Amino acid sequence: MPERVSLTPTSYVVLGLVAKRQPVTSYELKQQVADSIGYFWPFPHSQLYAEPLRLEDAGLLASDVEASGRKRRRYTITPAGRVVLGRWLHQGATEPTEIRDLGLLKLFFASMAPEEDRRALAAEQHRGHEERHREYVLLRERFGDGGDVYEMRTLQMGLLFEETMIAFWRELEEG
Amino acid sequence: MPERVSLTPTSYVVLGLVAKRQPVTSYELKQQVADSIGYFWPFPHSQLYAEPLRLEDAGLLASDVEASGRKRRRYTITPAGRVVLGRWLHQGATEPTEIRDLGLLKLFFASMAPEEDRRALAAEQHRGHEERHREYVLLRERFGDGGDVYEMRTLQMGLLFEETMIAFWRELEEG
DNA sequence: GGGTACATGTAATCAGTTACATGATTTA
DNA sequence: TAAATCATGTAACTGATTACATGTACCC
Repeated sequence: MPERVSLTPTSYVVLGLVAKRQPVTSYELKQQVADSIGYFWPFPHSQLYAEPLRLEDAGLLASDVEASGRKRRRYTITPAGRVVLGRWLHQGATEPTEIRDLGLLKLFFASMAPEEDRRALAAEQHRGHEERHREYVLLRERFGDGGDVYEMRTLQMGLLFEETMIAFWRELEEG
Repeated sequence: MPERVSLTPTSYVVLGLVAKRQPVTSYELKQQVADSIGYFWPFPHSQLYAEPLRLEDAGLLASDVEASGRKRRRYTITPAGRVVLGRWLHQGATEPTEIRDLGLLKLFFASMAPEEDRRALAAEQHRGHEERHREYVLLRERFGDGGDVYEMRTLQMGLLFEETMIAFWRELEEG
């Protein structure tokens, strides 16, 4: 009998990834996350061991342990899990975006810092976002064709975001 | 003697806001947050009661209790607090941006949803970001002149971000 | 004078983080 | 064969969230 638990966004990340790549181990999930949603929604790999257990408790995932050498646990989604995932995808997402960015936070308080700190901040952020942009370009090349269309869309959003940030910080750096 | 504690971004938000608006109460902090960094970096108001206490323990804030009616606690920053804040502003911020957005997360998994859910998602996100954009425009009008230049810069970043998102979701909606 | 919204806080819980630990493979 | 590095987890802690609770001011 599925327990009633409240699922966090992380829960849905796990649920969704299992649905797409099942059967998977926690370690494989970690890799999947590392070059996809981990860029937007990072969390430590320990979550990828704890969270599937919770989901299994809730009856949304099932697992079996490998017989051979390493007894890794491979997860699959249950029918109940599919229902919950489908319902989540169907529901609206009204919570506004959170942009957690230490650079922006420091900019917010930048009037309390000396001019040189501001310059350094802008320069560093500018560089950092160019670097991230480059990573996204590489991902696009790696997964560009054959990859899931909607995953690629989120990657495109990443690229657009980085371009916006690059322009923003460059202006601050020069202005 | 200041204890050595590890400070979270939330700690610095509090430290910085106290530095700028001191002496302040937790409730006033809540209001400040509500129409500034709270848009990027939200957290529940209970943090604005807990965190200043921690910072005071660490010797970075000081407080005195009002004598009159409500005995509210008003916080000020200590010299040690200024040092820590200044050091933080001086240091680099290399951690990449986190974009926590449920809409994007659902888009990532959208290939598992029916077409109509995708349409609905795009339409809703489009609307949501336009709404948020409008809020930012109002903020700019309200605080535009006389406001802190760098706070306004972060607001400008918010506007740019929303414009990017609006274009992105509109394309998905139509395409 | 009773309702409603604003103001102010505390307590319990838990997700998420940090740190540790160790087995298996590859490489030099 | 030693040393890295990859793979795979667990345990402890705590910041953050959720929920509760009460006081004060205003207004109809």
